[in-house]
Amino acid sequence: MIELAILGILKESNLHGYELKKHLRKVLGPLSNVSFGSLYPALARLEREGAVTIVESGPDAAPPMPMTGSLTGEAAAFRSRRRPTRGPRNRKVYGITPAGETRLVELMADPADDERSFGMKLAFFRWCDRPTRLRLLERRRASLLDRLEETRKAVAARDQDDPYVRALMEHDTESTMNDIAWIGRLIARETGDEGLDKETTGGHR
Amino acid sequence: MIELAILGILKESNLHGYELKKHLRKVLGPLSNVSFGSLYPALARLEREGAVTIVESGPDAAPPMPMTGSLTGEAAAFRSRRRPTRGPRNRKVYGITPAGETRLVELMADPADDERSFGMKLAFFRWCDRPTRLRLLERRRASLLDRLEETRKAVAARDQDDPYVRALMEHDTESTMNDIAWIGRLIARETGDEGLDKETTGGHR
DNA sequence: GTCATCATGTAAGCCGTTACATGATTGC
DNA sequence: GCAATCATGTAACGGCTTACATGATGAC
Repeated sequence: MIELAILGILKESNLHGYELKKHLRKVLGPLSNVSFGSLYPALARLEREGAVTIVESGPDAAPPMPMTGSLTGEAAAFRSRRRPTRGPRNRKVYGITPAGETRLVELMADPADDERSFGMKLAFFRWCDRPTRLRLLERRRASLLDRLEETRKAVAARDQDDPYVRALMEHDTESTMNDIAWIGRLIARETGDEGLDKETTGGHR
Repeated sequence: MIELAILGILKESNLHGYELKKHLRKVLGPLSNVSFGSLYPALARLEREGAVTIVESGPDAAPPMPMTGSLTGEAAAFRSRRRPTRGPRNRKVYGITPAGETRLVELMADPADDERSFGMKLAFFRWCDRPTRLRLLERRRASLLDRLEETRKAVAARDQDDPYVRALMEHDTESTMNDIAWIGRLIARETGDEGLDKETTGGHR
């Protein structure tokens, strides 16, 4: 899980652990909030496995070839400053390797389907192709439908006289239906047309 | 967490582990799904601590004084059968003790506020008084408002050009607002009048 | 007699957390 | 020089899961 997050973020730009955590908060907002205590060991593990590699260490290491050409303008600008504001002696800037990209694809494909897993995958949807995206979306929809079904059965099954339990279940049903509708919209956008990948909504910002 | 669930269920009726798990599924539906591997150790722990006690073991032990008088009709009916359908040799039926009830109250009051914790507490709201319920509801609302705020900041903070990340955040905002409104309604019901405790909605089954 | 279900437990392991330890750099 | 923040890591522990082990009972 945390590995997916790390690789997904590093695929966009090279970062060191501390920065990574901040990006994680921003991109995955309420889904994540990893602690250093799990982040650093995970990075070490990924490095051992060859999924990431140290790309810059010490004050003036040069950035390597941008492996995917996918650096955002902002990240590129950041990196292009000669010395990132202050001398980073102990910083270890990590970058994703080809093996890491393979791993990322594998992690995206895995069947885990809970709120967190799905949200995280969705956040990195741009890194996979449309068939994969559709597969993930439909699997998620199926899970939600199952859940809906189960909750409905529980509500129907007498002996839920308790108003709080009832409120809980009704709210759960409602939320799940909302989620299903949302997934439906995402699927529609995905199958509809080109619209998403190269969105033409230059309007906001 | 699991202890709260166990005590909350046992407060309603005495059960053995296997039954307990089924009730857990039913009452907490999608929130829980504890496994035996954690349920049995938890029961043993609670017994050691004196929060629960074995109430019936072997084929024909008599049920003790119903400690709260709160046995539901169904459970009472079940228990009143001379021999519950078949000889339960190895069954250990647990009941909550006064110490356990104290512990339950403590667990309800604790500050954990995530989806699961809150849902679980809500499911056992009938076991606490109105002030406590209101405190929990308002704390939850405050957390949700924080979350909303944070997500909004993240959305506003440029560089979320990615349509998937954007979709994720917008959906999160929407869901959170729904949750807040729902909590609002629960609070209103709670402060409004007597309505909830002795609900007069005899309408549905 | 055999299979599904009921029923209880143990062991190993995963994934994460908190708390602790360390030290560099910058702003004041 | 001192505090705040940046930056990296280790150690201990927590809670839960899976897989394993065991055995009774009831249905057919």
